[in-house]
Amino acid sequence: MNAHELLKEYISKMISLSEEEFEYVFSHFKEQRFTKGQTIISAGDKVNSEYFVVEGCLKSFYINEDVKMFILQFSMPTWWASDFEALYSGEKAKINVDCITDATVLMLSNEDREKLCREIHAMEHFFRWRTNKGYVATQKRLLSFMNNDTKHRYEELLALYPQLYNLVPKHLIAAYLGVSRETLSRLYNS
Amino acid sequence: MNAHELLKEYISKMISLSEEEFEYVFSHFKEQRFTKGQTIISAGDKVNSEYFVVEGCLKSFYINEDVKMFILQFSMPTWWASDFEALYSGEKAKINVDCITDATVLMLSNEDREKLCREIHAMEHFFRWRTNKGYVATQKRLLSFMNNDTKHRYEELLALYPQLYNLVPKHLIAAYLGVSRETLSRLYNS
DNA sequence: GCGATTATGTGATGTAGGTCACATTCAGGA
DNA sequence: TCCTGAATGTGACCTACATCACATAATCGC
Repeated sequence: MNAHELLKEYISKMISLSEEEFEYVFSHFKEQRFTKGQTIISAGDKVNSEYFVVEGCLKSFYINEDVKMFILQFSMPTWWASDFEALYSGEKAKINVDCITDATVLMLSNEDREKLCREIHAMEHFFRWRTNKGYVATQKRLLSFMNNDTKHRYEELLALYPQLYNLVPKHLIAAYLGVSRETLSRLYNS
Repeated sequence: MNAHELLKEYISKMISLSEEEFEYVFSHFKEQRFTKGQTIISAGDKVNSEYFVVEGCLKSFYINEDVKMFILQFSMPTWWASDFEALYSGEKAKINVDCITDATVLMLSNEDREKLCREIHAMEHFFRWRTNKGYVATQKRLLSFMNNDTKHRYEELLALYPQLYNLVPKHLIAAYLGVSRETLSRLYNS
């Protein structure tokens, strides 16, 4: 499936658009390919765009003062990645985004998203829905953090992204779970 | 300031509406008063509405199998409270909302929100913006959970809501921080 | 294919925070 | 006003996980 078809399928889950509208929407997205390890957003940068993942796997992460990494999200196909705070506020990025594998994305600039939202009411509806989905997912993860131990959260993660186990190094999974790589290692060797 | 004025001021931060439009929007909100301890949403209920806090303080919380409480949010004036997952999906609530103090809220039903979003494009924009704000705030809290120790998160919470210290019992603050009340007690007596 | 980096496993040890137990103080209702 | 239940403090003890140290295995660039 090509990039536009995937995006179309995803948008169609929520709203209906004519063929012409779809073409118009697509014209604002720019397809980009990255290789494993490439950086898409660096902390400190000005953030201009968000990214719809077509193929591959990205990670969004924060690095603290002790140069410790915390992963906010693994972005698989049909997920969106960016530093949404920086993107909406115009501030510099605090979040980094890079490629765990080779990846294909559709890039949408902040201006173009707002333009599409202004021009096509249904697109505003679509983005509200998408944002709500992200909000609810993050809230669930926060709850899981408070409620469940690491083992439970590890199983939850693998249930959510079964492909992940073979796709990403274990220390990244540890950084997502918020534990040290040593603890994670001991966890699944028991 | 009365309820409609507060809501108007809040909406006006993001969008511009005519007086007639404001009146039309207000006509969909229903003012409600609750007393300290009253329940607004119970886990297991069908959720029909979201609530804009005009006065007082609500808490949104989850109760796990061990009957342990985890607080997702304290809602002060101009914050919104509901179980947004249940509200959008039509499923039964997993989140509870009740009143820490006597409270005045403006209730908006799911149908009316969608109606306003359909009829007034700017309102759809407004709700997208509000949802994004919630999303970013939750993501920040998640990061803080992974990154900071309890003391740090406690100070962060008091910086965010200075009124909270005298307003809510300490064991609720512990339930927000995700630690036991004993640990919190030892924390600020040192 | 080889040396260097990166990823992973595993032991030893320290510590933040949980749980249980009990005392004390505070607040609200009959 | 008193009585009851909720809120809070504090000690004793336990456990999950962090950190440091080092060994081994896998992977990448030349």
